[in-house]
Amino acid sequence: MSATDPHVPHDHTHCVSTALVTAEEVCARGGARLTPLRKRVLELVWQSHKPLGAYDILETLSREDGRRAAPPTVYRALDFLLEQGLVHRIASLNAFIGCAHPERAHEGQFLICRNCRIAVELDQPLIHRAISDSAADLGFAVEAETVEITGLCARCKAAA
Amino acid sequence: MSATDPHVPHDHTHCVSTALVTAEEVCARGGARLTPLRKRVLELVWQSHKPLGAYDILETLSREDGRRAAPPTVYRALDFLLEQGLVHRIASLNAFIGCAHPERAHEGQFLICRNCRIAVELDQPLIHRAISDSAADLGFAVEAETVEITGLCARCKAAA
DNA sequence: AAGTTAAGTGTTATATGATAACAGCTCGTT
DNA sequence: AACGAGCTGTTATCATATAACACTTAACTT
Repeated sequence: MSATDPHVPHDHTHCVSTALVTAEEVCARGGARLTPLRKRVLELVWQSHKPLGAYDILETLSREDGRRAAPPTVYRALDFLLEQGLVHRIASLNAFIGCAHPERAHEGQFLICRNCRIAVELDQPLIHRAISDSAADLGFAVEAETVEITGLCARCKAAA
Repeated sequence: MSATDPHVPHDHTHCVSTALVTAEEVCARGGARLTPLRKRVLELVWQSHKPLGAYDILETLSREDGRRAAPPTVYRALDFLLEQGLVHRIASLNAFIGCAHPERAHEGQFLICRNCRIAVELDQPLIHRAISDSAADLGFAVEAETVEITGLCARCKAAA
């Protein structure tokens, strides 16, 4: 299998459908309920490879429902998806992005392009290891890792 | 010289006075103006080794001035201090902390205890290297790194 | 020393992101 | 049918951050 580079034009509907199928599996395995609302929010988060704000989701949801959705609706769905490992939160952007590999629990490492806004999820053992080792040296028990790298992706760099 | 462990009780006035002297030097060298307000905000950020919210600073500032300061006052001072590398922003906490080594430009790496709230700044070449290498592999030009590790510090772990 | 300008600060209003509290619905179980 | 747990709706509010404009002060020019 090959990791798709989100910067390269691709059949994105495939990303979305794969994500939804995987989500169903993850939830089924864990006895969690992927309700229509939660599924719809996950779908919206996956609408692109750019981290999406909660209020962006809220707006889309409101528009398509006619009635006006309120923030807790979205935040609760996002909390659920975070718990299931189906999305990640990007602290430096106050935004959310679909997780590419929800099968196994992990911390996200992200390369975020400040121009095209696309965020690529890494899973680099070397980064993780370097962090674990440093923490261990100080007797620090790691519970969560936030690794968010901002800059210019190869495509945007080339275009500039 | 030895790095002080912020978790161990220490003469914190020394941390503060050192930070202020260094700040004066850094600003003088760069032709930047460390005004009384900016200096006071820096001092408040350094009042402990725990990241401090902008509105906490605002509150203290208001209390001691009698008149109540407004958010932009604090945010502008913080922006200045960030530019000068005198403080770091902790994205995962929406909070600010004094920089231990403002002499040379660098990205902060932090170990943040969820119990005592103390944040220790690391400067681990291995972490930085692992990130740089991963980014380089993908042709990604790094501009900013956010590395924030949350967990339990050695003291809090021992106490638990 | 007076005039000029850029940088810094004050002030009001508002944008943006997130949560508390409680009411009501849905669906499987009894 | 009655119950209870989990999910969603709704209102209100808190928390974080910035826009826009007015005023002041410091530094620079002549």
